[in-house]
Amino acid sequence: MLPQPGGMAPPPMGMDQQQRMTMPQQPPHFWPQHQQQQQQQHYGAPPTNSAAGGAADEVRSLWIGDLQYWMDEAYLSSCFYSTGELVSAKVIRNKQTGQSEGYGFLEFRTHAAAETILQGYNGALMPNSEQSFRLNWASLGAGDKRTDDSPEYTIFVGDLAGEVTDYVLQETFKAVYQSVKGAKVVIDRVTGRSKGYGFVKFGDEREQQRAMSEMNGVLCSTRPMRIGPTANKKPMNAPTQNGKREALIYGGLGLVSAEMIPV
DNA sequence: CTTGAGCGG
Repeated sequence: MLPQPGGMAPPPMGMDQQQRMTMPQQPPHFWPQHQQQQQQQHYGAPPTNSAAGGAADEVRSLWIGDLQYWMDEAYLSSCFYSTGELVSAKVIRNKQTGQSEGYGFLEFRTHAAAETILQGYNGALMPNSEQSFRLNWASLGAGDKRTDDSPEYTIFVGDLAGEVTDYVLQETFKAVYQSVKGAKVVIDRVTGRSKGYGFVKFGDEREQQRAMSEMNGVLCSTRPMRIGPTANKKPMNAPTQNGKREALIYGGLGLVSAEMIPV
């Protein structure tokens, strides 16, 4: 890990930057009734829902990932300023180098506001960048929002064009398969650009299996996709596939590796 | 050519 001398690179743009610098793109029409309620406590202590009414332990923080090194607190604040619901923004930094770890936390006034942000902004384009917001509930803060009781079946999708986003990838599959739960294009932390591959999650295993063969070679944006199984998931016991057999190699207590052995 | 994922104070 070579400490980059000039690690704090400024935003890579600059020539085609619009005049309105800090105003974020309004994400599509997602903002509901919160603006109408005249709660003017934008600064000072956020309503902590003392003992009456709301649950004081409600999670109001979101985790945000895939941040580039120039995306600081001021940038994050500007992204959500228009909502009037952001209490604080924080970028986690390495204690030694001070460099961003690529993620942070956003605290909102209420759980409901955070949830609206999560649904409205997640996947939308981040201002002054080519990537989209990656948001999730902050899991370690307080309560647990994990209700992940439903199984997920994921495929690997490679050979993606650079401009393919989570949304594009997801819609490519959603147009065909109802059970698509989401898609993620892997982003390079340093450049903020796509690494050219990603993952698509299905709720239905049969659709996942179908997609493996049906969508292989299908165009996503400008390039045909290459589809494969995910690397480190549960062993799938598809008996035969393309004239290959899956050999599961066990050692000691569990599965060690799986190889595709040509017949 | 490529197999993610990262949760502070």
